[in-house]
Amino acid sequence: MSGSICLRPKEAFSVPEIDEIDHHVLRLLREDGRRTFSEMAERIGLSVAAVKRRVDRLRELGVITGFSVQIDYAKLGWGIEAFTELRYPGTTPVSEIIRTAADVAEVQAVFTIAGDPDALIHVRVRDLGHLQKVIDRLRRAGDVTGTKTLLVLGSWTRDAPVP
Amino acid sequence: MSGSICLRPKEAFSVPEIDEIDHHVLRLLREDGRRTFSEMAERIGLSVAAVKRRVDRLRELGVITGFSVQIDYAKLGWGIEAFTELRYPGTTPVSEIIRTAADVAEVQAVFTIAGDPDALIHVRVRDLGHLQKVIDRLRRAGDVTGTKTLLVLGSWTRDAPVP
DNA sequence: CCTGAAATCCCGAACGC
DNA sequence: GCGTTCGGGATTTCAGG
Repeated sequence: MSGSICLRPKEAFSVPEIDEIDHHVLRLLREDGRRTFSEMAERIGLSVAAVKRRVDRLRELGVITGFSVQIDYAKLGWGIEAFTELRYPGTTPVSEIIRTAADVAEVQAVFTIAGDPDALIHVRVRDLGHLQKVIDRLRRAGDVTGTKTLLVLGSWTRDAPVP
Repeated sequence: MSGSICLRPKEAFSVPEIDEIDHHVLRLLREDGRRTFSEMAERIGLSVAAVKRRVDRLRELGVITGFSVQIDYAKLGWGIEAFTELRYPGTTPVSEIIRTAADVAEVQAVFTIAGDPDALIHVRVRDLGHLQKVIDRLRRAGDVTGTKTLLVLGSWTRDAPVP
């Protein structure tokens, strides 16, 4: 299994020593994660070395956990996106919920929830037949007592760069 | 408003000419979006120029829509994450649903849904009082007929790099 | 915490296969 | 489609304020 289980609170309180410049760096990297240090230095009005040190420090603090590419999965043939709400018996531990769902390759993210439902699963599949297979696997994986699937028609994400 | 509205189908059918090497490039960039072309070239067994051409082409095809940084928002003091299901009257157009929700700064993503509910909103807030304000704003923004909020206790994301 | 400079490495374009 | 070459630019490190 790739990825990592991380239950909040990762950090009970926020890291104190994050200033405005750090937020500026983060904003620039959210817009484009491959921005060069030189370009950021120019925009911020700082030297290249200073910007690099900010980014290094944000990684060490765990504020920046990584960098990744944004992909249009529909263009790769994975055109269907859905959220499946899962309900479990009260005896099921959270760690098992995450493990069983994460074992399904089509699962992109697992959110454990306070209340009802117990978990919200983000899945990406090729077509509706594929979706049904994935839901069936989720139902059988743990001792699921009920599911409800929300089929995504469209989506908007903040700061998704427009090509 | 930052970001972009994108309703599926972005592409009714998948781009045909994506081969195994392209998938390898995408996998490497998902793991680390700031990988250099040289490092990818070495891993794949191709020249640097060839890898760069692959990435350029994937961007032109719209498969790669951008790059971004992964942030632990809890460390920045935004420790609460939730999904809010919204219900609208049948007369509300989808575009207005997205617009009203996206105007709220705390909204990270909006998913329009086939069936019930009509939309699923991913929000990030500082604390529970903040969450209540955001939900109130969502209720008043459009002509919302009902909401249900799922409070996230923990999350797992595929390919989230562990530091 | 910053700047500036030097060595190293990478990018990007051009050319030929 | 691929590789090679090469000049300009970026990264990284380190001395010094």
